[in-house]
Amino acid sequence: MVSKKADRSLRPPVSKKPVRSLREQITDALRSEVLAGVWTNEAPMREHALAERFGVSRGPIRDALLQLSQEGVLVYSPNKGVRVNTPPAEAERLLLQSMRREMETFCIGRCMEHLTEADDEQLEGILAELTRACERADLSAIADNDLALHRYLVRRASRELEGVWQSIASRLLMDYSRIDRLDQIVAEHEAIVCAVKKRNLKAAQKAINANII
Amino acid sequence: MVSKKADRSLRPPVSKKPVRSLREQITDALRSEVLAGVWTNEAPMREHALAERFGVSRGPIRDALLQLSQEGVLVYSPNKGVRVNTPPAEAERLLLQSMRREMETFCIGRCMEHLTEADDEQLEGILAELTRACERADLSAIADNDLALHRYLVRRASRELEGVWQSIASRLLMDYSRIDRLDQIVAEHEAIVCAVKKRNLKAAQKAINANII
DNA sequence: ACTTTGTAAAATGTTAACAATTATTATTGA
DNA sequence: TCAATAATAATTGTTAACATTTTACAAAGT
Repeated sequence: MVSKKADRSLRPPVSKKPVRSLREQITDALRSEVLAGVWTNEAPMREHALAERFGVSRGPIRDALLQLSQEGVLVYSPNKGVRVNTPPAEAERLLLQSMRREMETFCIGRCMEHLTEADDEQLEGILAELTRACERADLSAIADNDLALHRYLVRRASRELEGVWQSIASRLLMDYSRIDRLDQIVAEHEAIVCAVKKRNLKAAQKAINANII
Repeated sequence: MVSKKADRSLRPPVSKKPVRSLREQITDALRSEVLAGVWTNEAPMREHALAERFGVSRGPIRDALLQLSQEGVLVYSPNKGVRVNTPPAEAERLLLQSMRREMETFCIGRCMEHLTEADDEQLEGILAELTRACERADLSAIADNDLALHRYLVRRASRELEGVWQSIASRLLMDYSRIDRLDQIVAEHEAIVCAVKKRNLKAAQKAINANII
């Protein structure tokens, strides 16, 4: 994984210290893999195998699997383990889409006015990563950065809503059939970032709603 | 806790066996306590103390605390423990209410037609428990059964949506200021069950929307 | 041939000990 | 006396071993 022992003697003066626990790192890694279609829902994901692969014990693995189950990415069966969840049915997907639109429309309207140039840079950075991921057709990185861009705006509006948003967005991405339209993904997110940079609320909301399909 | 060794020799012919793990039992117990206002958000909830109280090790306790954090009932700070979450701000509460209404309206419309008399009995059982809980002003049991009634209908419509619903409903119940209008709680839920028993969709939706405030 | 039953393997559930981090208290210095 | 610092205690993070449950497989019986 990642070395947690940082040399405190020569660290930069103002360093934000986002100490991410093993659980978080593993959760994020497994989520992007599942959303990218690396795992099938045929065979259960074995804790022991994952623990060996990540070089940790089963504890943090269990934590990550439980969290992803609650998030809707995996399905948990007591004493049997976890599997990849199946995509939501048509009616459920429509409901979740409607709820996600409502959330993100609210969030962009709430955070737009107090966004700074630093936020613009962050968003452009994510967009650049997303573009590169699309160019090399890295599905895992695409899912990561797609989620990261939307999550950034949600988080900027409300930490409280982030958890709810994540569980909705994850379920919707379970059938990422649009994953073959790579150029369209880039274009849609470019439109979002562009509108945000202009602080054009209506355009941003329109771009977001066009992206959530 | 609860004895998990059932005598298989003289069990009823068709017994459903809802084997609930320690994690689930502790999660439900702590959630109802927090929603009932037993805990304040001043002092963090200590894993060791909870483990001793429930007579288990810290493992299942940690699982429950993490799950409740993801659900929005608790707030988790790395290396510092968990505290009771604060109620959502006005704007966020309105959004969550809107989303919960959308969900439950959808769910009742989806499950109404294939509800059976057995479901009616289940709902009446929960309603009776809720009524008794209100009579003795048992806030913990009130929160439990209030959630249980709504959850029953959501679950009947879609297992997939249950997780999302729970995290929204829990956050909304974090400021259960209506808890003093005990008679109103009973009346509102009576109206829901009554409409459901009559299979009157419009009335049921109206009663549910009147209850989510 | 098919079902049943018993045994062994493998997986998850739980526990307790250890490591690392944070909070608290005591101490030293000006 | 107060601030800075070191020692100490308390708490969470992680690990490995143990317990329980499920699954797979083979053998025996009908």
